[in-house]
Amino acid sequence: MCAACSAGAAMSILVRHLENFGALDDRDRETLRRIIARTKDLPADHDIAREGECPIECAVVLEGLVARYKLLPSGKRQIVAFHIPGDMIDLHGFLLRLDHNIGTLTTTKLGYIPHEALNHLLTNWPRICRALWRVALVDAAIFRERLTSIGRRSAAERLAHLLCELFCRYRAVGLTDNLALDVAVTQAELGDALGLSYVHVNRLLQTFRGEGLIRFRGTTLVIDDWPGLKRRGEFNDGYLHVGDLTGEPGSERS
Amino acid sequence: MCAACSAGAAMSILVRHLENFGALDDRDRETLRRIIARTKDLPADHDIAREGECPIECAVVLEGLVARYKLLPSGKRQIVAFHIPGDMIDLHGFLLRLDHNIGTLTTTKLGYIPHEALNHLLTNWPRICRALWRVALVDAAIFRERLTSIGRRSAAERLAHLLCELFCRYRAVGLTDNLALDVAVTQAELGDALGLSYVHVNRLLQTFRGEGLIRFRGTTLVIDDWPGLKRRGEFNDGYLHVGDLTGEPGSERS
DNA sequence: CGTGAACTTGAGATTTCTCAAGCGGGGTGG
DNA sequence: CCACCCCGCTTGAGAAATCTCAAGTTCACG
Repeated sequence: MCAACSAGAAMSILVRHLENFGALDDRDRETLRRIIARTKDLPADHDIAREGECPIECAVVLEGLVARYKLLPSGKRQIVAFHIPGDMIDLHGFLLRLDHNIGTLTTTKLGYIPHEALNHLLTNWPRICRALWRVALVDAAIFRERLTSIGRRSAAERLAHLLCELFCRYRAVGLTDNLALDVAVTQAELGDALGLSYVHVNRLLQTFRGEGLIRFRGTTLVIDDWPGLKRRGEFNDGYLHVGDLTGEPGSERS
Repeated sequence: MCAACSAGAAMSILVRHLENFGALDDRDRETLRRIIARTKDLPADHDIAREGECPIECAVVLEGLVARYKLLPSGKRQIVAFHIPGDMIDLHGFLLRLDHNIGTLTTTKLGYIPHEALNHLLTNWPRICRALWRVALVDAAIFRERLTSIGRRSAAERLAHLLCELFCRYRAVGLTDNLALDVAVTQAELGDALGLSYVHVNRLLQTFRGEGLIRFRGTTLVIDDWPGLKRRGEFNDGYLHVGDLTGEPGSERS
């Protein structure tokens, strides 16, 4: 695949992501494809931004997997968010200093959006702006859902729930192959995201395999029983708001 | 106290809150004091908005305590956020349906801001707009901090950390009396916020009391050893971005 | 081949939960 | 005005979930 084609395909993932959050027309799409000023390839386990910094650029994950995480004095790590291709990082972070780290989990291709371009988008492209707002709100919803998972669901439910969420998010940007997705996430990373030890994650995954719910083929996760996995994780995709584009506010049911 | 005076005092808490997030001038302050169209008094344990709704107004907590929470099929509850006086609820929620409930924990006075007024603020009052952005970012930071608390800190650390956070947030809006604050939160609610059973919360609070860290005088929490409590909760107030209230709180802002 | 990272397995330790029962004070109906 | 009742707090004890430590295996990669 030639570099230009690859880059083109990579850019369009941002469009695919945003189209889940509001209708865009051809001019919107074209604008978005041009918005990424430059790209950068990063190795795995490489920090993109560190605590205390004040990032001045907005990045988009084009390929790979990125995590926001906090490190505790004890050395423990909490992954507070995964960013998959299409996700934007630090949309408005320039107003405050970062209180956590952002780093790659796998080799990753990042696209950078200059802040002026972003501001231009927000003031002159209402449909895109609206979609960006929705993205921000859904990000918050994902946080709340993870919080209740960790707080009130059992380890097995948590894990199943996270796998369901990842599947839905990958599917929303067209990165699933039927019921398979290539999430190159380690068991330790799953543990760090769920507040579990990696040993326990390992055992739970084996249980799920034994129950015929999922399977790993290398780094790709194969979901063998999607309804079963959803049930196991009490998963309801409503909070992701994928594909429920309500029209103008006010057109809601009561 | 006359109703007008009480209302005036109540309105100004929004100003006090926002001033923590950016300098405001007299015109900004005056605008904010007028922004609340009407107020409403609610009893304890009363839902303000429910899952599936699409709130069309923005509310400000003037007095009392409000929580956002999720209910699981098992009947368990996770409180994902506390809103104390000065906090805004549903700042931009009108773009999406609610994926959780919002309800009072105590008797509460709410102020409502019409959406037109809010939009006017966002487009015509840059300093206020900036402060509102910062508030939204700090809310997100609070979520991340709670997530890592629940995920990776011990029960005692979590609880101490939450108490520290509440103290700092109350202090930021001038609702502390030296090292005492009136948070009328039950032990069960603390448990629901921290992913713990109320029995365990009870035991931890007793431990803290035994260690001379805190004390309850009715519904008011008295912090007897602030440095000790911070240490117990690995608390660092950086994520709250509340000016430089970092020093010893013995010297209250006047 | 050699090496390291990720995964796997076992077993005991620990934290936290659940169930169950008793206590206390403030509000309410008689 | 008093007794009662409910809600929130307290205490005890066994149970369950999850962790930690430790060792072994596999596999991709240099």
